[in-house]
Amino acid sequence: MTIQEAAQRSGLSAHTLRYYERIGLIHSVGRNLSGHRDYAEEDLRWLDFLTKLRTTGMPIADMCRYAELRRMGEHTSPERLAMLELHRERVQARIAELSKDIKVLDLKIDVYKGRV
Amino acid sequence: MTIQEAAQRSGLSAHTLRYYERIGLIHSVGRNLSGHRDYAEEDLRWLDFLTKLRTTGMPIADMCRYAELRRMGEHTSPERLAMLELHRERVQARIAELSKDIKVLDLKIDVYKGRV
DNA sequence: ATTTGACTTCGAGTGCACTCAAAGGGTGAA
DNA sequence: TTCACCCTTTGAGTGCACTCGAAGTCAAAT
Repeated sequence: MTIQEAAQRSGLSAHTLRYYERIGLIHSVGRNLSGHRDYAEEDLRWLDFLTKLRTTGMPIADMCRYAELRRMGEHTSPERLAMLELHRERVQARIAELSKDIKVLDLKIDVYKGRV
Repeated sequence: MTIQEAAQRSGLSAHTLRYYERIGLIHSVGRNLSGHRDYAEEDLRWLDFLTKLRTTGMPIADMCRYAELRRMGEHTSPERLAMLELHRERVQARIAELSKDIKVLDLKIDVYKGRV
């Protein structure tokens, strides 16, 4: 699969895919005879997971650490699990914060509506 | 109230308070005889509201627009209301997205746990 | 009187996460 | 074969939201 197809399917730009590879987030994407990137289905699954981490607010640096651990093999599972659990807590906290703050917005909106 | 006290109470840094004033987010903070900023209680309430907008992800540019409308007077209420309602929808959507994504994290965590 | 330290303005610097440009190579259609 | 258009790498540029530095002012303490 070409970089354009991978971009289409992952929702990331070709620029971003190259950038992710450069910083070590994606490792060893295959190359075809012309030296062009040739993405496999597994790369797409990994990209989808990376995207979940990003959209939930994990910093790139942490994602790099996670990717590095993954490359190091099975024995790093506990550390990866710990990272995910910590991240999960942060996402949960973020949801709680947004849920609290949206109430303030609702109140303010009610004030504006009451004024009309 | 000095800038340091306002910083303490608002949770923003003095640097950020000056920055907010410079870009028009806060208007006409009083000055004392020495020309130092002298924050009023009302400034604090406005800062708290601004902070809610920021932590819920409203871009600074939009906040500036809101602040500008507010300065323009009562007749801009409908537009301000519209901005808040749009923002509210975005926050709601963000909560929904995070709630969906956290399930993926939970699944992944379960996989890791099942492996141990 | 001098030192300390907080304040002022304004412009410049920082960190993050991309995003693009330049220079060059490969491939397929007209 | 020439054109268009994709790809490659590397380094530089962008946008956002701060964050800091420099130069100078001012007031209270020693």
